[in-house]
Amino acid sequence: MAAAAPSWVDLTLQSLRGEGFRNGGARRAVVDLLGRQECCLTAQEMFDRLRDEGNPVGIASIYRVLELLSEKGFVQRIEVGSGVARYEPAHHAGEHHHHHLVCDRCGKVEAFADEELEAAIHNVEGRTGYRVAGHDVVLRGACGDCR
Amino acid sequence: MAAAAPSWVDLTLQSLRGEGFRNGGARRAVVDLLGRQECCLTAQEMFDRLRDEGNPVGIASIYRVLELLSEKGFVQRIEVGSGVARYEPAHHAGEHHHHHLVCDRCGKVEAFADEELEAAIHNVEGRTGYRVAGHDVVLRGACGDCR
DNA sequence: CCCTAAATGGTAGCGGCTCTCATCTGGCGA
DNA sequence: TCGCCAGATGAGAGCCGCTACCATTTAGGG
Repeated sequence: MAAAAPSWVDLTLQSLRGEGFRNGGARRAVVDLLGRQECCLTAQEMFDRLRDEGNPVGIASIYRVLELLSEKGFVQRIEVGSGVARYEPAHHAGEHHHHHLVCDRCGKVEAFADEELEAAIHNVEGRTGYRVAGHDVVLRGACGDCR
Repeated sequence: MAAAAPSWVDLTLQSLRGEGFRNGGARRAVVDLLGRQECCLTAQEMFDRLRDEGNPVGIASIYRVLELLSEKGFVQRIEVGSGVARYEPAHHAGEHHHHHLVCDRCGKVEAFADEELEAAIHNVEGRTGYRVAGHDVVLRGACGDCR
């Protein structure tokens, strides 16, 4: 990856543009917000965050944008057990690829990454008969504060 | 498994009995149904199935039973991305331990198991700072029928 | 057999998400 | 640069999974 590697935000917007999608304010706002995020956000969190930033976006638009991004593989949709979906940028190159630790008690979500785990998953994928598009690993338990 | 090993159904009901819980018809029906299942079910599927079998159980009772079983570790709650929770018996001994393949297109859920993957996850667990109670792995993609 | 607390089930309510539709606008053609 | 219009947006109604509530039933010890 050269020095001029485009950011995830730019890459995403440009790719969509290239597929004939227009570049409205709502989509740009959501993509930009996701690009500034280090871990996953819920749709409601995005709604609140954008409103606080003085750039309100309809909740319907947020879901619409997330659906498109998810379908195109730019974001990863994650469900960690509370019945609420979370979303985060999908970094294909493995660069920021990670999984999640969820506290059963307080609901906190943290990230972790592990090479060995990725390798094991990759090995499994080939044997499934599926064309595997992605994977999630969620570890559940009590976090340091709650145990 | 020795000949006298109690089934998951018996073990579950007996354990709850031992903790002072009574043994009502709804709980017995749900545990029995889960015990006959090879993979995960949604609450609604259980409701319909029990009704069809002539043993109707209130949807509220089903959720209550599942919450108790889940809390006590007898069932595993799984979310595979459609916003609906699924439940299946938890086989602690690793015996029937498995994870899930979900078809993005048709929603089909299948099971798979892999030793190497389990080992990798186990290694990660120790480094998290969490007291890890369980884990889920979900592979998403297109199944043989849909690809 | 009785009594009481646990269990049950119908239903209202809540919240996340989706659908619908009227309005707005990015960006291309003229 | 201007006008057009398909794609994009947002408000709100509606849907559905799930939970809360409460009146009724029942398991099972005494």
